[in-house]
Amino acid sequence: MRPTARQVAELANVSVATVSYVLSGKDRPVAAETRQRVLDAARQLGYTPNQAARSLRKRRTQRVCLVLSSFGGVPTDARLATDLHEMADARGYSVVTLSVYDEARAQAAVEVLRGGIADGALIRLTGGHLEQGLLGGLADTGLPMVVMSNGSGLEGCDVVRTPEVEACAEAVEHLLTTGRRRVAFMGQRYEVYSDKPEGRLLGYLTALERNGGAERIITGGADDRVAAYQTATGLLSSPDRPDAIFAASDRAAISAIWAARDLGLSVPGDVAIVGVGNIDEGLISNPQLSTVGPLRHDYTDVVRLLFDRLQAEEPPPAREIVRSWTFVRRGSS
Amino acid sequence: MRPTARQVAELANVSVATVSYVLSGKDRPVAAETRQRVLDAARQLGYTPNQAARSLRKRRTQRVCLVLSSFGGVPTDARLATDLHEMADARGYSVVTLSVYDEARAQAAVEVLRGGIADGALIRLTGGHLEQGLLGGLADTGLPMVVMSNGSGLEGCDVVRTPEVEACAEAVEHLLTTGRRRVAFMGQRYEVYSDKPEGRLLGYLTALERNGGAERIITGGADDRVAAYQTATGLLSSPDRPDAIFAASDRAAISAIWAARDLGLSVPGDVAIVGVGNIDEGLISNPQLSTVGPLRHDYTDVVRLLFDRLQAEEPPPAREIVRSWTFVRRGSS
DNA sequence: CTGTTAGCGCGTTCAC
DNA sequence: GTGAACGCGCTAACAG
Repeated sequence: MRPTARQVAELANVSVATVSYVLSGKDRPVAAETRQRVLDAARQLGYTPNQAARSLRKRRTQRVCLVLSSFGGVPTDARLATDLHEMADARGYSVVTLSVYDEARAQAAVEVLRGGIADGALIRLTGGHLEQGLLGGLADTGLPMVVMSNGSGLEGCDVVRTPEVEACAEAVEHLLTTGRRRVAFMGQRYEVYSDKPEGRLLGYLTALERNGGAERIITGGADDRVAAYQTATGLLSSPDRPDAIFAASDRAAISAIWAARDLGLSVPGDVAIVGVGNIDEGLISNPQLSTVGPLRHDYTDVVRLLFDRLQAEEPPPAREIVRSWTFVRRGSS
Repeated sequence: MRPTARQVAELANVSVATVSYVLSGKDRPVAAETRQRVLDAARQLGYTPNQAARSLRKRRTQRVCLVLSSFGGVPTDARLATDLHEMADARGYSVVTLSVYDEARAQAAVEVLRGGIADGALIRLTGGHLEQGLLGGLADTGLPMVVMSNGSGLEGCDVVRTPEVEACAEAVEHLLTTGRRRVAFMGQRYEVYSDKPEGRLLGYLTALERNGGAERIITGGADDRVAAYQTATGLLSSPDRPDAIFAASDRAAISAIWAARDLGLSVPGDVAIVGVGNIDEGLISNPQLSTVGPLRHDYTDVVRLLFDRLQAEEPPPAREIVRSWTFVRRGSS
């Protein structure tokens, strides 16, 4: 059985109140000798306060929740997690992560968050319907949330946006204005099979539109590296193969470079390739990967949004941050 | 303010006990009409039971905790997470994840787990000292744990091991017996800078030993793709370059393939390359990657260990599973 | 079939 | 400086 404050108190010959005061580091004065007895007793018993009881009483968990789509490991998620952990540490919060990669997980996450697992949440999901499911289920809770998303209907929480559509359009326009005539889009499932184009696909379509409506070539396959390789191989083996591929992720774009090279095609000579995300790996591909995304992966501003809200006296009004995205032209285009 | 069971009770004109019985799905008989009133009231107020109060009272959280080193995204972690979530769902548990990528996070995880966030934990860390810190801090709690590790001192919890050393030795021996004379080892920081060789490094050393003590060439750089590329470039640019590289991860091995090709070296002609992990990406590299690891990524047996322990009447004795690893020779060696 | 009651472990008044 | 007593929101035992 886990030791309780009562047991510590008995062992130290004090009351539970004194144990609480000593261990929660309040400024209430406690005699040095008493304090030491309590500390010794706690150590001896291996006592750690029960967080459920503590949060029930204090009506705060001192925890924040990070909600991510997957452990598939986009570097953005990793950096975001690091920045969150760091600031949480500094402000005396713990971090727990919820992984939401499908509808069932979105429902589960709603339950857990409604159940009060944390005082606030930082949410970054890829896949519009997952986000809708989650935020819809949380709308009436007033839980402090920061959402990284370009979606709509995000009232009541802080929102962090990127100029994704415009930046992708710029990248595709670059391809078109440097002489590419058949630009293919390789997207993620949720984009390609959505009823209304958004995000990266919308950027692609916008660019085609602006440039006199070049042919639309739209495929999936950007969800993982193997699928991307296979998709790119298919595209590039066709007799009327594209002369450029705009991939919805850098990982997919790098797979496409491999596919092209394995088919004996030169990049960017025969086919130009551009990705999204600006991950470090793009610097070691051959040729180096052209991409669009943030220049620096620093999310302290995002994270600060959450903690400022948590620690404010008055709930601040919903804020919005727009991060900057840049087209980075390298060797692959 | 979040609605409480009391408010639901008042709205439905029943007692809080009835609310509890209706919503927690106990078999206590409740009149259909009463039940409906409670359900309506709960829905109307947007009531979700406070998990802190519930676990305090039930002395169970109905949660399990997944502890991982990072979101860097080894596919193994992703599959493990999927299998855990699935079985948790089926058995009525939630899953929260703790991310332990450094010493501070290990300490934080100890606090959180000691604080009682979950009824059990599934732990898979890379980095011996992190694991020691975590398990040491949890040793006296009796928390049900399943640990995926080849370390020692893991009494009291279920352990899942791999024949890592022997399998890696086999891979390196394969290189030596196919005529390679200078086999380099590219490892992760925690292996290379450890005082006592273990794991993949130990496998490498064992193979050298067995084959008459070929020269040891040991570098770091396997922690991320860019570092691996740079390290491999350095190794392979040297006048007495190795004619084989055994990398501690498939991702690093693939970076090494790129590095070799960018230097105009043929793989496996000039340099053979072997990785660890058997990730899918090895099938689309050129040449395909030789590797050592599990043939199937299925972790239901691991996950079952945890839930069986959680749901058993009597705590079962500590179990041990040894998963099989195989050397898979492909084109790169 | 339903209501009343007594804690779960802790933090916080209020007395002393 | 310290202890006793109350209640956070909920479930489980016991009455009725």
